[in-house]
Amino acid sequence: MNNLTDKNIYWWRPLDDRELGTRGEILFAAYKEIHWQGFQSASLSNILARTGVTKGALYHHFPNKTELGYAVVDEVISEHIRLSFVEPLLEFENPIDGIIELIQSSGDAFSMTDVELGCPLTVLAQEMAPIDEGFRIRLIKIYDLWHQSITDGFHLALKNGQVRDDIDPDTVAMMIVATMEGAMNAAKVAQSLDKLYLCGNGLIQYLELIRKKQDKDKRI
Amino acid sequence: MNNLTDKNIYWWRPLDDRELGTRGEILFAAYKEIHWQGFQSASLSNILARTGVTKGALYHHFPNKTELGYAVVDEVISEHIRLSFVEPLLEFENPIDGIIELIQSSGDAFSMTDVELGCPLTVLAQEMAPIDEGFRIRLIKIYDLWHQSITDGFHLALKNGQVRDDIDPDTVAMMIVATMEGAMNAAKVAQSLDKLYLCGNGLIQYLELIRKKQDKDKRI
DNA sequence: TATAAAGCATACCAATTGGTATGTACGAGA
DNA sequence: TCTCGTACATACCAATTGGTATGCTTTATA
Repeated sequence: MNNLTDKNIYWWRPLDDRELGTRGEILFAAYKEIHWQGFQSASLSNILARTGVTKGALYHHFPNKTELGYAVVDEVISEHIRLSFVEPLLEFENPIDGIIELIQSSGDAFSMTDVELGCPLTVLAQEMAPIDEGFRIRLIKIYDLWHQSITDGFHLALKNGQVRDDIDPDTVAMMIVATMEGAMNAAKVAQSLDKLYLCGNGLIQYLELIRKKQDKDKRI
Repeated sequence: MNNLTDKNIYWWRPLDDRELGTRGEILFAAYKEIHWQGFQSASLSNILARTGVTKGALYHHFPNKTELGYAVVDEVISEHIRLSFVEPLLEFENPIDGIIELIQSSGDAFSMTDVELGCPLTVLAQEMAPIDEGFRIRLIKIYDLWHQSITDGFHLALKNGQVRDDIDPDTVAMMIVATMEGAMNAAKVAQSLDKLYLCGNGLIQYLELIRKKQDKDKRI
């Protein structure tokens, strides 16, 4: 019935399986349960069933459900976004090329399960931001990190003459993050990779539009 | 504690207060509770407390919680999206002008509560799409309606020479919907209208980029 | 090897959940 | 006036929830 028990079927895989330890296993199982059900509806019994760990162990490592949720955000989701979106961008000379590359490669790597569950950040943001400040400040930290990394990239691109002079790095970065989140949302509802590709192409075309002309010609 | 009891403090106001009737009151209260807590965590007791209606009345009008949720999507949220985004767009000669106008006017009308709770469509999409097919098909219908109205607009704009010839209406429409959803998501987490404006400006700049040049000049 | 603490396991608990069974008030139609 | 269906109201219920109290091992340390 629940096909998410397997540890490695989806892309939003945050940790290595090996050597998690009890705490890590709980954290990982909680992450999956939350990604799937949301935080409030995430059942501790389900998490325990996933792992085979007992309630005593859970409450030995975490004082309560909320703190377990916080730990999932801090240690699992945050790290995943950093490794998937922030770090890789630093590798590229031109952030426009980097983002295009990231869009395409993650699009290729996505399974249907990834599409169905969508971005774990958005799941928690939509559910918990209005009702729990602890979640909200943690989530905003991750979004800001992501957003800032793109902003920095475009500041550099501006200096290097890789983008049109009239763009504002902050605004463009906001656009990119928002569009990617929105794209994953649309694909999730439609349960369709095509929606993701469609929006990915739109975003790539947008990026080509703000690329500096001489740079555009140089590349061809 | 719960400051959402008042009926008219926020923009996502779907119905008129007057003459709701018992069923309408339940529906409205359920909509607000769901918008705030999500569907699964929406408490029937809370909904009853909001309205003063008893459980007997609720179960007289709705067979169960799920069907109540479906009714909220079909009758409240769907109608709201239609009246706020789909219908108004038809009024404009140029869809680009229309969308810019819609972005600006809704930005002006948004209260902090609107920002905090975000788009009710996204709330339900993120929570329910993966776990309840009934919700998913209803939500997809609304997204498609919205998306299609923009696509139609750009098909017309293409014919009228209002946009660049190399754009694909479907792709552009996807971009716009995704970006708006993503913008509301970002603003919700940050609890900041500024984030909304920032992303709104980005989207407007994007729209100006795909506007046809002679049309761009003509307007100034 | 003695001891303390960390790492779990079992059993239990109050509170809340969605849902139901039964009863009642009331207006329309025959 | 009798009846029948609509529109509620009250009281109750099993199941699940997060959380706790109390135990037992194992491991590190002195």
